[in-house]
Amino acid sequence: MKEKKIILVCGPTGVGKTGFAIDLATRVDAEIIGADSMQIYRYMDVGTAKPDARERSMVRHHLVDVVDPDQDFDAARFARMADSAIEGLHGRGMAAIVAGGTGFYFKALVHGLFRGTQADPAVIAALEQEAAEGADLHARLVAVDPDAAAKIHPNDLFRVIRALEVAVTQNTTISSLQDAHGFAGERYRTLKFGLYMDREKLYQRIEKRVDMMLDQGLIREVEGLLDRGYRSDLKSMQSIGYRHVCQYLRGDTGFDEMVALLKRDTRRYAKRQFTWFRRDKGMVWLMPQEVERAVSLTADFLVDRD
RNA sequence: GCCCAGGUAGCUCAGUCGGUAGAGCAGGGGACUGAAAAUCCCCGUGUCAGCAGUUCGAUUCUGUUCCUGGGCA
Repeated sequence: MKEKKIILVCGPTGVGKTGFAIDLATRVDAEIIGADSMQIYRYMDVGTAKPDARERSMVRHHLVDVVDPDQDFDAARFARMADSAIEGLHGRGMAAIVAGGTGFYFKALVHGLFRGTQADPAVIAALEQEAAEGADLHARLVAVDPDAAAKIHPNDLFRVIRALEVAVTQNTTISSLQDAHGFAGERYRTLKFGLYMDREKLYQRIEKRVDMMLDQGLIREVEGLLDRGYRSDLKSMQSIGYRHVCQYLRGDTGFDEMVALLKRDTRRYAKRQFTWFRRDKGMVWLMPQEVERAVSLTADFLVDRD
C-alpha cells in the first residue's frame, strides 16, 4: 500500500505563509489546504488575513470558507475534511500542501485524536455554569481522574472541564484515552516546513499588518457580521481582531487602545505559535524567501516512492 | 540667566529613617488529545544620570556637572 504524503507549511502569523505556500504550490504542482482555525469561517476575511481572490486564483485553496461563524467546528472535523481533500488531490495526481498556523490542527491531521468522542456541548455548558457558581471542578477531577488532574493546572478551566466531561459522558477517563493513543501513529508521511524570521522584524510586520487590516475595513467587516446576527460571544467572534473590534464598537475601549491591544495580542499569539512549532522535532526551518530550497526538498520528498 | 520639580528595569513609577532595590505594563520561556487566533503556567541585577565629598559602607546625605519638564525673567 502506497503511503500518503503531505507537505506542511507552518509558522507564526505574519511570517508570510500564504505567499510561500503559493509559490511552492505553483512550483511543485500542488494545491493548498488551509490549516487555520479562523480562515475556515465565511465572511471573516480581513481579520483572518485570508488569501485574496488573486491568490486563490493562482492556486486552489481548500478548507477556507467552509463554515459559517456560528457553526461548531473543531480539530477532528478539520482532520476529516483535510483527509478527503488530500485524497481528492492525490486522486488527481496533485500534491497536497497543508499550510496554516493552527498547530493543533496539524497534530490532529498527522496523528489523529484519541477517539470518536465529540465534546458534548450541553455537559460542558453545565460544568461551566457550576464553575461560575464557585464549584471546585479540579477537586472533582482529582476524585474521578487523578492522572488527568495531576497534569492539568487547576486554573486551566478549559481542560478541567473537558476532562470531567469525558469522565461523565463516557465509561472511561481522558487520561486513559490519552495514554492509549499517545499521538504515536503517523497517518501520513510528512515533510514539514517551519517558517521563521527575526522576532523584531516579525513584530514590525505584525503591527503594520494590523494597521493595514484597519485600512482595509476590519471594523466594517465586524459590523457586517454583527448585522448579520453573528453575536460577539461566538467562538469565532472571540478570536483576535474580532473580539477587539467588538469591544471597541461596544464602547469598552477607545480606538487607540483597541489598536494597541490588538497588536499586542497578535504578537503574543505569534509567540505561542513559535512555542508550538519549535517543539516539533521534524521541522525544517526556513526563512520565507527560501522557497527554492523548499522546492528541491519537496521534489525529493515526492519522488521517493515506497 | 534665576527658581522649582525630576533623572531608578524596554516604558510608567514606587522605595531604601545610609547596609547595592520592586510593582504594573511591555517582553521572554513553557504546556496543549474534538472551542486551539482558545485556555493556562513560570520568569524582574538594573553603572538606582556623571564626578567628587562625608562615612566602615552612598542609589539614599552634601557639593558640583550634565540632561528633561515647568515657572520667572
